Amino acid sequence: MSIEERIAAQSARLTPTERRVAQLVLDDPTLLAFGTVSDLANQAGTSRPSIVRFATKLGFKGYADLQMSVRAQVADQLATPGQRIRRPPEAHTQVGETVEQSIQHTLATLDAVRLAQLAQPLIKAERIWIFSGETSRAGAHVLLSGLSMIRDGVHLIEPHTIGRDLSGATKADAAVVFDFARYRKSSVVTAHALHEQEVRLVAITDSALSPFAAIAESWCELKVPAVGPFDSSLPAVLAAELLVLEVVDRLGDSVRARIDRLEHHWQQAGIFYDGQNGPAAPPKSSG
Amino acid sequence: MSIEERIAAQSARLTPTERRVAQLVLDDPTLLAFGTVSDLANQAGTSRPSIVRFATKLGFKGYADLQMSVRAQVADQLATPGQRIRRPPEAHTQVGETVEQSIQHTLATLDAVRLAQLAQPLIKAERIWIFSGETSRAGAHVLLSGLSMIRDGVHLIEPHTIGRDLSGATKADAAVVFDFARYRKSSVVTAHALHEQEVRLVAITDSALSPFAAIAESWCELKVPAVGPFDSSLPAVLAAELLVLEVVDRLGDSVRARIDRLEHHWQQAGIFYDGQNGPAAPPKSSG
DNA sequence: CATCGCTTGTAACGAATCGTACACTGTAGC
DNA sequence: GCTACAGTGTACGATTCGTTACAAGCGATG
Repeated sequence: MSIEERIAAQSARLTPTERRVAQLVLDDPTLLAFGTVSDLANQAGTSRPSIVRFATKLGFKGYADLQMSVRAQVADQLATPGQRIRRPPEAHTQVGETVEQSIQHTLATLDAVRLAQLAQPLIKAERIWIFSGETSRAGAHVLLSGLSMIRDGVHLIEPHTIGRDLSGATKADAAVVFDFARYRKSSVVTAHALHEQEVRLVAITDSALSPFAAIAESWCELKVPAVGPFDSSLPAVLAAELLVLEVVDRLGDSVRARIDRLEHHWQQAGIFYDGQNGPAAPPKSSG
Repeated sequence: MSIEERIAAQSARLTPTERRVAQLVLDDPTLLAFGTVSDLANQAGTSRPSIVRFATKLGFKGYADLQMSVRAQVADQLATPGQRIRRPPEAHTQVGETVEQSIQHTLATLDAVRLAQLAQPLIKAERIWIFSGETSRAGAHVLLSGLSMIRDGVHLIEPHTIGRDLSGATKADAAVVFDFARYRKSSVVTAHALHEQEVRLVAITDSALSPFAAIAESWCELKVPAVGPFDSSLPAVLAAELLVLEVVDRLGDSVRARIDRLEHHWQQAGIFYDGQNGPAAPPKSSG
């Protein structure tokens, strides 16, 4: 029951001064949330006990009880994400909606069954080759980074290493391609070359009409929204992360052990910044 | 100046206990608005004087002064009516829910005002330096890719090129760092080096206590969710895309012309695959 | 080993808190 | 004019508040 409701319920039984107090707190809820008994008494032109009596009349044990209730009430309103007022700049909210829809669509598409299909070729692959188009490069990097932490033999095919990489691929390997319309010619060529070498192909693309869907062992269809003049990388990145997660779950405990070893190595190598000592002392110029 | 900004500014000079207090109040601003010195001391597992010292270190006359400031800050938010933002209260276990909340939080944090602040140093910068930690590398790549398409002089600082890149940075340049806890030592060192050379720094990080927030001209705080054993790259990527969009809007029509030229070049160079159907039919030469 | 500096908790103090007992006011009824 | 009573302000006590002074702990320095 909110404060307003309590006041309304007792409104008929309120004395004149209590009525002034009621009007005051209805006008400015901040007074109840932050103010003291003395503050309210001053503002209402009355004495402190009248404030306390007002609180008890509303059904509270005292003013402290009332204030606690009000604070809990406003704390909920303050709990909005980021504690920031959402401004409606029309263009940006449009982008926001588009992005959110895209994420939801990606999550809906990559359900458990689909993820299992996509991850299947990667489980026992001797090596994993990753390549991508332009806007989907972020997804390829995320997949490379994630898979590299949980297994060996993960390679990113860059334009200038295509020849060398492809010559080593065998049918024991698997490949993952990220590419959306408009598809990059080099990606298509690479996919076909791998296909001819009987490399199992997983495609993260945007249509059944995609040149990759035809030759991929498993593939998925994502919607890529536009953020300004460019295509968003979010669906590809999300797909890559879900794919890594799926592979982690399939490989089981051996992965955890590997991650622990990696973590230990990082600690010993001092890769990370430990907040205490770092910048407190004026940093010497590094070099 | 908000509390978060004050904490960020002093973050390097905070003692371990004060850091715990800072983390506490950043997680739940309600504590500062409503709580007493004793409350904070209990929750932070410390003594009352440490709370007072924390307040003075932030530049306030005492805790009472700090609390007044916070209350004035939240009073503004409470004054705006009709702020009912639906938020899913539970189901944190699902990865999908976590991801969606993360996206929503990122969008809410990066409102128009914040984006403008973040983009400001990039508009007229002579050169732009981008660097990042491990899990946030995808965001750095997206920003690099996006900004490179709309302007010149955008560089990604890689670990093996730090020395060479830093020697050329001047105060006419700007830098963008993507890094989240645990912060990479090399990122922190790079940031300080750039700071000493008076390079304007924009930080995409995860806390006011981040070592970058203290020295950045503008920064934002993103929540990074965990997807399996690894941290998600989605917030960083989304932030990068929004940042690119903001810069595009600021630079205006000149960017459109540049993009058109780039597009034309791509077409002529035959970067893209223009096959109508699947790969079975050999690609046709259609302009 | 002595010493310094920094950090942090303990102790104490004055001010302010809320709650309640008590006294004053004004009005209605007899 | 006296009483009864609801309404209100004054006064006091117990508690808790925020703040300051002081000392113990602890690592670094010489």
